[in-house]
Amino acid sequence: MPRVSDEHKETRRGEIVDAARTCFARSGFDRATLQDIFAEAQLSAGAVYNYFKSKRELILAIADTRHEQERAALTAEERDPVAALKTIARRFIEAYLTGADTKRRISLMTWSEALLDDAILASVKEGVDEPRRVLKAIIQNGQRQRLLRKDIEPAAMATAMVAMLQGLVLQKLWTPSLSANAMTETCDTLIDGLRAR
Amino acid sequence: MPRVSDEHKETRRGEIVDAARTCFARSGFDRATLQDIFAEAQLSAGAVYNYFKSKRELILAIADTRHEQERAALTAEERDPVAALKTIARRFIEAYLTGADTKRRISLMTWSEALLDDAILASVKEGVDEPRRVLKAIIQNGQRQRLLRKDIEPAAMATAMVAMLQGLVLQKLWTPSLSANAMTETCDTLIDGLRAR
Amino acid sequence: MPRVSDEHKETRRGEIVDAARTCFARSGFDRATLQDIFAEAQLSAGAVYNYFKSKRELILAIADTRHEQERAALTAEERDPVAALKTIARRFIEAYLTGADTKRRISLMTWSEALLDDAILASVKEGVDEPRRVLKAIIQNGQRQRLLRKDIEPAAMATAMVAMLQGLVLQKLWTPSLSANAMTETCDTLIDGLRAR
Amino acid sequence: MPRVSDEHKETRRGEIVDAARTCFARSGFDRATLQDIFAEAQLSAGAVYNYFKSKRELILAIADTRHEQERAALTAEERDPVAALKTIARRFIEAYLTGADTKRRISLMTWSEALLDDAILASVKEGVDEPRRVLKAIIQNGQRQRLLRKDIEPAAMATAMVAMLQGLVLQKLWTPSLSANAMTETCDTLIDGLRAR
DNA sequence: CATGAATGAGTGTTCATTCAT
DNA sequence: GATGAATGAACACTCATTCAT
Repeated sequence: MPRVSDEHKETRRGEIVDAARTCFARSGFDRATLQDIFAEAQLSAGAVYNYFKSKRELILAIADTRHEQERAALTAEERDPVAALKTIARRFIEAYLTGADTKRRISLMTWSEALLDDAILASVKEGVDEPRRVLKAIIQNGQRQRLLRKDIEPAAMATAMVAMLQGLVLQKLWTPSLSANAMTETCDTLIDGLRAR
Repeated sequence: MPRVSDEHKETRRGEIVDAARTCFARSGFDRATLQDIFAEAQLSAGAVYNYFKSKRELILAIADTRHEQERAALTAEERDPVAALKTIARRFIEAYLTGADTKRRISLMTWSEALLDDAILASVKEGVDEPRRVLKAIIQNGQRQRLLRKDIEPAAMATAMVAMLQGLVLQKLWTPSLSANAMTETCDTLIDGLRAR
Repeated sequence: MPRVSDEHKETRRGEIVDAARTCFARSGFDRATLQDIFAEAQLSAGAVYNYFKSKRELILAIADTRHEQERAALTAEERDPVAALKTIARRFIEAYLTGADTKRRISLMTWSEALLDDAILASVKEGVDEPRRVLKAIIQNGQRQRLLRKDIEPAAMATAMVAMLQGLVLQKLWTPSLSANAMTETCDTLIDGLRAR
Repeated sequence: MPRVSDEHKETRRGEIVDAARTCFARSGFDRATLQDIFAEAQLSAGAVYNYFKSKRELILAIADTRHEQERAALTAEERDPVAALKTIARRFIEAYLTGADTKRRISLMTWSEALLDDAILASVKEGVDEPRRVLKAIIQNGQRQRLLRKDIEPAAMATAMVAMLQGLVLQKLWTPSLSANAMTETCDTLIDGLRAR
């Protein structure tokens, strides 16, 4: 019975988070009302409050799931540094530049919300710091293997790559017709430019 | 205080926009209240409403000045394509990765707000489309001159560069210690990678 | 206070309308504030807004109940035309020229408000058109039966009678001492004057 | 110079009152703003405030001119009582049931406003009391001359007649197509009904 | 006298949150 | 747990009025 109950609770929680994501993506964290979310989840106010004790907690829950996804997309294991960098870019692009706008809208809104809420800022930073470390390590390794140019500053290049990938999320929002394939190829081209000659 | 010169009115307007920018950068478009802005501008409600007829107009005014700046920063004239690209990157970085956080915060908030307001979206798009066209033209020109690699898709590369530069605004927000110089050099490195061999 | 019966909701709604009527009668539609109404109803702002979604809806609700009453007061079934006309007049006078000023004040305010709000105008017109039709039919019938003078234009006389009855509401407001009985008798006299000789 | 100046002041005052009447008739006393009136009069706020020291004074000025007109329309000298009554009715109908709605709208709005402002109420009462006295005297005189029925209570009949005439203002507002001629004839018919047989 | 920018108390309305049932 | 009516502080915005020029 506890198991079943817990399962049920987990399901409920997930439904609420999904409803909240839908509403937040549509109207923004501030403009979406809890009433909207109650309606979307087909649940009463009290029911939702049994799972999340404030609107902020709901926002945090969404920011956290988002950062988990981003972190996952920006990680890779590969022997060849150039291939590893390309794989990371491809994965991120597949995850974030395809499908419905919802995840891109939530990403941007979360980044913006991070300016006003330290807990969200921490979550966003976490989602960015690990990929940055991974990329930096790959680049350093590549330089040690003499496969990448020596004049690259690994940390700065890692930052530039994360910047470009996150920046692509913005571009896709401004220009929905943007092709994920074209961007993957362009990333490959840029990464190829880092090879030692 | 009648028969005030147009000059004075322009000044007043500017003061109000500045106060609004300060408040919005601090608390966000939604959470900053007009009362905050009245206090920051040391003006009464009615005085502000003589210049802007709603909170939204104030937000639009700020979004518009922001986009003017961004567009200015992303434009360049130069004979050599590689030099031109580097100049654009350097200028943008100088404009957006140095100085107080305010402009970066406003940028990110405006991008987010664009998801909810078509007028702001139009302003943001305008601020991005022209630079994209300029970058594309430079790249095409460079390919015609055989100075840049043939396997580059100009439009996609232009988008990638804008993405990276806007993405750097985010990185600087997450990591205030980020060095503008290091990023300029890294951009130079990436751009060098586009040269025809 | 959940799972409240529909009955309770209807009661609540009625309480709010009553409070609103009191406040509007006292201060007018524009000068009565919703805060006044909240206080009079001993309810919070939100509670009232659960039943009426704007001040205008509250005004409309009151205009509508008023027009129902007026329509009811101006309708009659009777075989003899002269008796029927007298009955209608008597009923209206009993309903509108006796008791507290509230209903008269609300009537006048509603008539005035109808100049500015088409929904209220429609409600007022409805409350007047049916009685006018009824009176006209009675007069036509009386003429056919040769009980009423032939030189009466039925529609115009119906209008004149409605005018006089509504005009009495004004007179009672200017002169609270006005006697309902005296007015009933005077109406009878006027109606008697319509008999065929 | 004083004469000229006074004349000019009187002209200005009249212009302002006209502008105010236009705005009030259009939007009501409460909803018309002084800004509307400044614009309609093509005058600045300060200019208007030199002639009227508050919005209420402007409303009072309009209520007063209205009541003068009404009083004038409801007065008559004639030897024959029946003819006198008919003349009064005809004059009032000519004055109030013809031409643009403005005067009718102002009348109704003033009546309503009188519920909230004792000075306006006094003005309205004055405009009604004198006609009532005049009508009463005519009726009493007619009874003495044995030209009118004995069973008429003069004061009540006078009230009924004023009620009907003011009520016609309402009817014309609800039904703009209402014919002044038809109403004049109907009034004549009703008055004829008062003759002694 | 005239101007019109400035004032600021006051308005209708919203919405996260609570809690009696 | 679930319900949803109720709360009430807070918000954007209005407008009669003032007064320095």
